[in-house]
Amino acid sequence: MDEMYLRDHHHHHHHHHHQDSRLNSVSSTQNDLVQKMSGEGLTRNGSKAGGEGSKYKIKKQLSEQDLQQLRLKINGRERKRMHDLNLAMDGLREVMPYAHGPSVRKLSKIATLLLARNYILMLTSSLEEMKRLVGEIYGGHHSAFHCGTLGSGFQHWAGLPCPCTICQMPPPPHLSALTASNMARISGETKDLLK
DNA sequence: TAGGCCATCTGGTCCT
DNA sequence: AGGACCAGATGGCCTA
Repeated sequence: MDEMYLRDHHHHHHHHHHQDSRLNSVSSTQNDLVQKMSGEGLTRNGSKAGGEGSKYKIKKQLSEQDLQQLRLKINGRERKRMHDLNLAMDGLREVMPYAHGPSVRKLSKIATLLLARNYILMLTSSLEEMKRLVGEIYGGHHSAFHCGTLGSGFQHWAGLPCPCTICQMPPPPHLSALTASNMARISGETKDLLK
């Protein structure tokens, strides 16, 4: 069992920030593992098997060592699964709008998920806003279709901003105000996640 | 020291 | 059957 943990020990090096401080605790975790494995873990299976007939037969066929090997394999898989999950969590943190850096503690998992949700909501409403503005600019027949008439010949795609310089002009302040307030609202809902 | 966060083990359930 | 997924339990570390 110790060997098992040592074999998997290198996984821990993948973890960063305050998780790194957990590296110090490897030895105690090792003890913990030993305690669990010999304590309630496997032996409990044995006694439990005594209660149920079918399980008893099945488990009786496996030697104690085979059982232990199986347990180690299952635990290893579960560990890997959780490590992969954490990797994905890190990937999510990377694209999250908050201060990254060696001196900044990682967002907790729950904070990461909640922030991600709010971030998506914000982006969604921003996108809606953008579409609305684009429609407002190009939609009404008051607005000259300058991109064609001025000779640059940019093609307009539905819902997408035109790359020409005129289209890239900043929106009038009263229109950008909405987006700003959206930002404020979402970030207000979110700011306590970042403590 | 209590509470938050985390890693790990484990048994159960579902899926392939 | 075996793997993936899940939730509960447990114990360690850190911070207010």
